Amino acid sequence: MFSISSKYAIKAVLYLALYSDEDHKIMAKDISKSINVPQAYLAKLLQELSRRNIISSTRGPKGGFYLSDADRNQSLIAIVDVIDGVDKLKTCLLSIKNCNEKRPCPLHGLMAPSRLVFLNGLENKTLGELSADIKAGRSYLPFA
Amino acid sequence: MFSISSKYAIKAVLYLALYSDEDHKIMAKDISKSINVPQAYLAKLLQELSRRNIISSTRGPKGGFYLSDADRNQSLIAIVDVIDGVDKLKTCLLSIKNCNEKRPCPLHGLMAPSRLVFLNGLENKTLGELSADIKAGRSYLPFA
DNA sequence: CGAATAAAATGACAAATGTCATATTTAAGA
DNA sequence: TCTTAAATATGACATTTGTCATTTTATTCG
Repeated sequence: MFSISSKYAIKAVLYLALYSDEDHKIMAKDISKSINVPQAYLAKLLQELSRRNIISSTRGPKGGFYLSDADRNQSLIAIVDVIDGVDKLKTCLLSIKNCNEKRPCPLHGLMAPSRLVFLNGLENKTLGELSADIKAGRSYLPFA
Repeated sequence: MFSISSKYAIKAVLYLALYSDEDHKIMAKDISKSINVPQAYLAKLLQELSRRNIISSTRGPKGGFYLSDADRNQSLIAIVDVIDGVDKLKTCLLSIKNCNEKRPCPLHGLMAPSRLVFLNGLENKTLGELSADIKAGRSYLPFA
């Protein structure tokens, strides 16, 4: 479904959504410890996300990664797109080209409806909303 | 979602469901040509499926792979299980252990309902039914 | 300005997945 | 029973994905 990289990235960004802001930047090292993901690898992912403007960062002392208010309006699809490429989620299950409603592959009917629901969720729910869910106890992001 | 291997395997088995039976066995080489999948690689997959009794085969002249009537009552989940392991489809999206309805991860609500529908389809629809769909023009398995 | 700190960039290494070639075993038919 | 045709077994190789270490660049603060 998602690659390991995407999973790490999502966890890290949700962590940032929960605990960081402009005035509370967090070092890659600390995030990696908290969410239990290899340090150097996470750093690479966060750098890529920062470069693509999904998250924010500043270098030097007192620096680190954080989410700006604008960042919080992004959705998870943005993260997955940067790391895995969004096509992976949208292409035919059997990788048959021109698979569509008119000419569905044998698995199309099984998957298409549920996938649509899922993709809409990924696209529409913002990072801010997701972290609000966690803060309100509607969902849980355990760090192990 | 599925690995490339699983995709190849599914296509090949559907091909067998369409064109083979006890009296019309098909060589790996011919299947690979028809569904456009590397020969030696496909052979390996088919051997594994045969060894695990998902499909049938006989060696020697006039030999090849085929589906018995019993094989036709299997579902796709059996194939995916042999190739990828079924857990890949069932574990939490973020690989969080103990993610469940009571203590859902942030993505759980987004995915769980649609996944259930999908898994049921994979489990309940038999190979026979799938090939009947294709024969009736309700779905399409193009060979490119 | 200069020292310290942290991200960014680069590249080497490891593991998993996918691909291919060769040798072995089994079955059919003359 | 011998030859031939096919699956089966084994292992080498390639590519992708994930992991780690080192160096470079930018920023803060004394």
